Amino acid sequence: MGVRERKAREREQRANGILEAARHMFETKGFLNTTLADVAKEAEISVGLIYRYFQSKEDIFASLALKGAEQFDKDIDSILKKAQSGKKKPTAAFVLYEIATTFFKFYKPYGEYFDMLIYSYKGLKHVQIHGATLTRLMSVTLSSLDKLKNYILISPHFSAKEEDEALRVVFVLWGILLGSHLLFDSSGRGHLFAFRQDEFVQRMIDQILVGITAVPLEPPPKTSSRSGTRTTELTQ
Amino acid sequence: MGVRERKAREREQRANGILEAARHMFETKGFLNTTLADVAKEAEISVGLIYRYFQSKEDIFASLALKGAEQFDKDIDSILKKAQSGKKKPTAAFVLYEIATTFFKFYKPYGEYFDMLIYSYKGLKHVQIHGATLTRLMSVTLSSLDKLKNYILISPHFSAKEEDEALRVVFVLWGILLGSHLLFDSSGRGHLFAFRQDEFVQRMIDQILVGITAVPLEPPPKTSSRSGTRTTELTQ
DNA sequence: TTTATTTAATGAACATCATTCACTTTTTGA
DNA sequence: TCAAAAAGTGAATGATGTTCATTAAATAAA
Repeated sequence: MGVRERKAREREQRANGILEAARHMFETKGFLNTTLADVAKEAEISVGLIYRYFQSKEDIFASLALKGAEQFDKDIDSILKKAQSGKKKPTAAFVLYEIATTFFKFYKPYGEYFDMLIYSYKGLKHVQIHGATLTRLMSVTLSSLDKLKNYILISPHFSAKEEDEALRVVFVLWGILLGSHLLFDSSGRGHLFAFRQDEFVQRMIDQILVGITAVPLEPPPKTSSRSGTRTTELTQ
Repeated sequence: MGVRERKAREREQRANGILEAARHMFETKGFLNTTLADVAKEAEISVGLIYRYFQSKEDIFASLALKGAEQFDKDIDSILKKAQSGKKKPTAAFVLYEIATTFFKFYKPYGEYFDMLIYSYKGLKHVQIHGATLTRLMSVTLSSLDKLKNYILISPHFSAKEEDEALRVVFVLWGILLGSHLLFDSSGRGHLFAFRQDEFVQRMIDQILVGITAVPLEPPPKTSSRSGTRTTELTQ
């Protein structure tokens, strides 16, 4: 009776072994430079067997991306829960910084995961990627973003009052994380110009929180801010 | 006498023809799905001839990225010059929105250029990419960022007073552009949830300018903001 | 225990390109 | 007119993702 269960477990273990082997190779040599022979050797199986578990090399990458996204989603979840449950609730800056840290910390071992996440719908062939994998990948990502959105709606630290507004804030944050990762990553050794990544991101978050415009020292004059569409005028 | 010049011109034209053919194919089928046979056919030459002009398929892509980055740099330049020369100087929001628009407008015809820009230093093999191409690619990109930095330093709209601060603002903006492009692009048809990209970006810029924290209605209480490192406290 | 059936696993064969190169055609300068 | 150089060709090469005929192992049935 337990046979079916054991088989399923073994099957999953094998799939996971392939994934971890692939991750190791992708991290070491990069996706394009890694051959399936490399992966097979690392996983100590034959090349052909890989195809009983994954539809293609890209399918492996997509599965890795999914695995990464799922872990990230869990991390986000626990950060936000912690942020809302304690007595002494952390400030927005602190929470955001924790999320950013998770994002980057997470990025390292998971190598090209997020690149894949980003790329999964265009740069790659994505013929022959298991359909459910791509669907879940997107769905898990959106789930993380949704959690962030809800936190922003609830937290008194943010000015966003409605869904769209909060979602926009989430995308601002998300965009900054993506963007600064890409910037730092592509610049080679993890530091861009004079900045260290962690310090840079922290300051960036602070800056986003308070805005980048010159803050008037005295209360701003009554401007006839046009109904909702713009918060700033187009000419001075 | 004009022979050498004509030859040089013809050579450049041929190289350009290959680039444009490659762009067309990359945009249509994606980088990985495009074969050099496709490119050769589109350019109406033989496969072998491509290699007299480019070192590899990836070198072609890098050259396209460079071409794109150069055009973008010019655009940034003219936007910023215009912003500083007129009598009625546009607001920061307007300038930033123009830059964002250029970024996205630009992105469309140039297809995967920025993806390549992003990817050029890691995902791809980038063995066999002409060294000068990569160097210039990075250099042109940094040049654009530097111009933006200078504008932010000079413009009275921004609070940034020193180099590092201004550079950070630039990266915030850059990150947002990269990030929101990736978000919108990967979501398929250029609209994410209920948002249209142009409207979304415009609002996003407004938001970054004023900050995403709840703005206190009365002047904030005197907080002992610790010297410079943080603008927000970690616990409330 | 023995046999049949399903599943796991192999690795050589295949197909698809990126890349190379021996060769042909065209252009150039004398 | 002609030799040297440059431009151009496309078949051959090599690397690698993918397939498949075949073998080995595990399970269920007898």
